[in-house]
Amino acid sequence: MSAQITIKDIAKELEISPSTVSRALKDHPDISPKTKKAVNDLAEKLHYQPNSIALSLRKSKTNTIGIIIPEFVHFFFSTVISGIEDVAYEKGYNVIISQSNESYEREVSDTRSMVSHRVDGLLVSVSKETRDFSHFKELIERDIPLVFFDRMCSELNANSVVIDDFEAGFKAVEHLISTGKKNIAHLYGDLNLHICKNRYDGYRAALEKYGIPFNEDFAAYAGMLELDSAKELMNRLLDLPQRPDGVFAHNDVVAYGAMQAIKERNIKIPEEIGVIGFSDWQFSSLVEPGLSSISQSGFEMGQAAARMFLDQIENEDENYVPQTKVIPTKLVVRGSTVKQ
Amino acid sequence: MSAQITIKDIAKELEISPSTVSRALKDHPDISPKTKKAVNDLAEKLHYQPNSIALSLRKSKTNTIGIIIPEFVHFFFSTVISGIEDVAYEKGYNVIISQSNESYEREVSDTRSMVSHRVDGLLVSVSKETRDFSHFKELIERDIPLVFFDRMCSELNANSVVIDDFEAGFKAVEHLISTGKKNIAHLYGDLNLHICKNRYDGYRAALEKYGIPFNEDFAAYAGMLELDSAKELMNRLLDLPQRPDGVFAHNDVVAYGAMQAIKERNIKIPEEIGVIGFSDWQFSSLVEPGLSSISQSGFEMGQAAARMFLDQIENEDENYVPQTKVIPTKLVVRGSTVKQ
DNA sequence: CTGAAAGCGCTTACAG
DNA sequence: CTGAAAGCGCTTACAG
Repeated sequence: MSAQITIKDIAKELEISPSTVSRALKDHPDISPKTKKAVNDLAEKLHYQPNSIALSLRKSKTNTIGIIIPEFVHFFFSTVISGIEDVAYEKGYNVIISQSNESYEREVSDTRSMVSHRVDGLLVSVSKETRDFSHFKELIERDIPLVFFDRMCSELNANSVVIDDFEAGFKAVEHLISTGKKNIAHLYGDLNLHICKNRYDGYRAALEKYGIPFNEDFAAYAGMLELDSAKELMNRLLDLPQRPDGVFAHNDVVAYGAMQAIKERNIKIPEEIGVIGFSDWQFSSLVEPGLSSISQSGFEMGQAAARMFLDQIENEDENYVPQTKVIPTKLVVRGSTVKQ
Repeated sequence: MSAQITIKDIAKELEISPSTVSRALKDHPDISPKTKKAVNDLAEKLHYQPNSIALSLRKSKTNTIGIIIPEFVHFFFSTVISGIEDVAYEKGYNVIISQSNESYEREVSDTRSMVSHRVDGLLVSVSKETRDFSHFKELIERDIPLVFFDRMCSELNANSVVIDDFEAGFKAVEHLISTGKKNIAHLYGDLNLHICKNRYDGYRAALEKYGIPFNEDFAAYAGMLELDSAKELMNRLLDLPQRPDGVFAHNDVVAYGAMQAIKERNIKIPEEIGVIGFSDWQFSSLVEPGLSSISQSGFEMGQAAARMFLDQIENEDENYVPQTKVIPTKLVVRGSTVKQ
């Protein structure tokens, strides 16, 4: 990078001291109007831009929020980042982002790198590989503000912004039951992730509440976003002697994979089999029939996470007590569960 | 943020000088093995993390890439960022990202903020409001590496990574023509954006090449991602005395909106009207019929942009000549143009 | 009203 | 093999 104008350059040209330039630039009352004008005019002329790096070092404050997400290319995480950026920008914070690619090792190295960069705090959604949380524990021990969002860590007493996945899973299954379904399958995700485990538990609880016995054959592990493997999985369920009449999938892509398998056999949705997904992605309203889903606002979650970070920063209390915020979800009913 | 361990702390505890600690930490040959071991052991024990901010100031190099995009929540931009991050991470760069929200003013202020943060370079996709490019011109004048991606600025002689939107538009329309369509409508985007203008010009050129007269009624301005307004627009085209038998939309959401309008009138796709979109988003293969599209790899574009930046950084030449890289696109044929 | 000095955390040319 | 000094760009308590 070529030489940027510094306070020293301005001082030299005006034959005054850097201290005076610094003060003039920030409109310090001590400085004479004449000097102020001269400094500001020259600064403008030379396109002076203060060096935030120097400022950060001086103040031990970078005005930067570090974000670690599993992957950029999830629509949900894009909306979360957008929400974070929304409040960060307003408060004069920058965001520095990296993706763990769902790898534990990268998550650890990303965390170290953020600490090295002296971010003022970290907002993270945990990778699905992560089982050891000591890299986060260390942050807490060093009083580095940390907020988990969506994928939190229940072992640590830390800030988190989440949805109630249990309740949401429960709601989804209850909805299927309310449409008369009794043989309800659940295509679940990685149970190492609390969000998936809780959705699973919500499924079980809903069955129980309505006196529907749990059928082991109906609970099947589905990957993340693999349409084809979801389809294949659904095909196996359809081959069971007693096939399901309802499907709750842990995300919308998996749900849509299931729908495709069902449609290919000319089984009617929702009459013969009702399908509900999770997250309510962009395309869920576009497919046919429209996919019922549990909608969660990533934007709100991002805003809340950023605000929680700011709260902690501003709250200089020795004994800050970690918060947990639950963002409400909404059942969105479309043609895949109720004939439109 | 609580006190982080510094080199000074280690020096004090070991009763040696900070210089020696610094050297020991980087395995400088001058330092005795014994000192090295003592330093490294203590550093580990205290969880010493070098302060990158201090380093950046010292070296006038932040190892940070600034990214400015119009909006996070476009799938395409997520993939670009993912591509950038991919090569940046490998080379030890961090990315700092902000979104202009399609606002010229925010783009300008984002640019200033990035310069203040002394990013080593900027990767930007221009907001659709932007007509004045002097904030970017300034970067070039100051030799701050700058790479445009996707939405570039043709007035400036700057690095850019793009697709050939003209050729891609041409290909899309040629494909419709090859399926026997003759009355081809184009739902175009903001012509202030070169990408949209070029797609439009590609449309016109394809018509011309095949001797199809241009019908003004068939070229209509569609917004960005508004499904409903695209639908409404298509309805107007369907009400024309001579309705189109082919539609080329500047993005997939608009194309899908058109498809919905067509389907609601029970007009057959692709037999009566063929539809093709642009970008090939996640959902395009999921809708019914599958939406034909022009696929462009955002990931590749991101990688290329990051590499171009690195090239410029490494190339210390006084007279660096800006590069332009064109990422190939692919016509993806699905059921919306050819009966499957 | 202005300036010299110290310091944020680091590195490195220079000296011993 | 080790240390003191200077400097990256800034701010601010202290002195005048």
